[in-house]
Amino acid sequence: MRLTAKSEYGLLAMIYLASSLEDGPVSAREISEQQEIPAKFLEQLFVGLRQAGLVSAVRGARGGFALAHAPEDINVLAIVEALEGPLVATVCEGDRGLTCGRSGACAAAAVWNRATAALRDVFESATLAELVTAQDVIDSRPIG
Amino acid sequence: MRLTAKSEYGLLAMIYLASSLEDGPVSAREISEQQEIPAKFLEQLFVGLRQAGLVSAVRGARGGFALAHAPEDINVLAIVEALEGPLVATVCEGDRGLTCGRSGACAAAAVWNRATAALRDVFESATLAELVTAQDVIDSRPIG
DNA sequence: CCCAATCCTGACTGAAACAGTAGTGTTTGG
DNA sequence: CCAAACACTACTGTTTCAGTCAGGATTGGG
Repeated sequence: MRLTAKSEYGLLAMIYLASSLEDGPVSAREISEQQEIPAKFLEQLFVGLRQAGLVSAVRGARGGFALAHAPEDINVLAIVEALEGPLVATVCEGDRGLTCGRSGACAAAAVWNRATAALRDVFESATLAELVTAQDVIDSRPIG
Repeated sequence: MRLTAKSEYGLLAMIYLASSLEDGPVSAREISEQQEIPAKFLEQLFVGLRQAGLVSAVRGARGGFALAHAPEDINVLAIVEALEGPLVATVCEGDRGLTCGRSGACAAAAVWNRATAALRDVFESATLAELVTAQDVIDSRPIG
């Protein structure tokens, strides 16, 4: 339930990769410049994305990153969780288990759980394919 | 989009107040003990809740706090925003305006906005009245 | 072969936010 | 008058955030 710059940058990078499918591996530097993401920070993000199996890396000169799956098979939830860890309610259920002893026997917890479920649903139903299409529409629209 | 202990404690306190409607003002100390919330921390939360017009305070001996409106007229969104500030997407739209220059012309932003809207919807549709009812059901159910 | 481009790894850091704590003042019922 | 309660300000230790820094490993091209 905590979204940081990692998710923002990570999603931008993944959308960029998805719209560069044909171009072979894309370097982190290119993405960094085009999307205005700090280069070394972006490199760190790709560690998480690669470990999660969302991108494949090609090392060496002319190397770079590419999507490991089709854009329609990668959703935002996977990206967010790869970068931020499991998407759980930070409230009432932190890293060290339950904060309160009430477990499920707490009406407040039900609200936090509903909130988390709603977030998961939004993120899970948004695929890279959809976002690339949406971005294309935006970009092709006349300014103003 | 950032939920902290303030929201957790605050909601517990508000639920407690809602189930103590008949008892006149309830002291912060009582809530602190019953809900296991650090006393001085809880006091700070009531500052925000009072300024938001969600509770009314009675000073002096035998004083305390009470809901300023009927439980069905107070929703979780109001409580959360009273304690954490406006519920906006922390991603792509921070305190210092837009992080990127893309404004609305960004497919990624659409996802974050959808997420925020989903959260708002969950919180807005959950009232204290509902939560008290839910808590009563939980408490009256036999253990195990 | 060498070098530059590229990914990979780990440590480090300044600033901010989080989760309280401490101390003091003000009001008021008994 | 005094103890109980809210009100306000300031402080603090810890963690997270958002990067930065330094170097190592791998590879294509000249």
